[in-house]
Amino acid sequence: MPELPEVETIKKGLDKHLKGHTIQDVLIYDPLRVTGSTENIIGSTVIGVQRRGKGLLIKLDNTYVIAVHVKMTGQLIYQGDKTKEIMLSQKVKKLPNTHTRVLFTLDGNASLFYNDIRRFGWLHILPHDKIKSIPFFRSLGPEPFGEGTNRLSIEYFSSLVRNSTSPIKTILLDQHKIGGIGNIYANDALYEAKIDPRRLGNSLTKEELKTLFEALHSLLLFSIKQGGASDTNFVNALGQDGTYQEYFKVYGKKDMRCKNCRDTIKRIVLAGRATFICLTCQK
DNA sequence: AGCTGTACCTGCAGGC
DNA sequence: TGCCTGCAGGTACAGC
Repeated sequence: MPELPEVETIKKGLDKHLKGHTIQDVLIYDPLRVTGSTENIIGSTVIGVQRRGKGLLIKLDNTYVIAVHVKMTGQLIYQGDKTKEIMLSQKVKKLPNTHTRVLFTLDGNASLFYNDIRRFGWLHILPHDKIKSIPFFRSLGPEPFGEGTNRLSIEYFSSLVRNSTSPIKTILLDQHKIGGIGNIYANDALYEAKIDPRRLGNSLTKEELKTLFEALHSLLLFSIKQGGASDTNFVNALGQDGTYQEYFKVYGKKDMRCKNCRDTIKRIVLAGRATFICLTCQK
């Protein structure tokens, strides 16, 4: 499921391959959750790709931007002359396929495919200075590895958690409070920090907060190096799988043994989400 | 105000 | 085989 490391992986690939391409045509196969006029971007050139939380911004040279949120099953796949030899993930059928929602035709015989199996994601074409009109970007909290005021500091993180009466896992998943963390990394970071996900924010000690903050950053960084987690539909900007799913600590490991103490991993539901805990290690 | 539960979607796995 | 149910989870919003 695309979270910060997966979206960062898409961002890197798109920034590398899309930059300098001119959009020649846009074909919308499925208008659900697609807004804005394609006329505003035809003929414009990509100048860079940025990420905010789990959101992507494809910046164009005419002040417009293509804002995309892939939610759980979205994919942005680039194909061009230089990448034609690359083997696609087995989960991507020949493009365009039944899940292709938008096709961008680029100069130089290249294409960008926006696919979304479950149609939860969205794509908005809008002027760059109107990004904050999208509720998601307007209310997004600071994030790990963010720039300037968007960066999640240990001071903000500590006061946020210690002033909250919500379970710590719920706080981590709230994009208004912290951007970029989803269910996989919330589960794994809490396991790494040996903290029970149900613990209320205001019960965490200073030491636990520091450990959790560092676990989050090191896990996210490691996953970025692995190209994200491809346990379900995630593929990178060239349609390839990531490998972090091979390193899951507790996520998805119901009834399997804890790597640390050999106890059985339990699955509970917290804030409506599957939550995995080693009750021996996580207190 | 701030929280919890549910809707939005589709594909797939598992049970019978 | 094939139908049915439950589950996957990021975000928005209704309702408390």
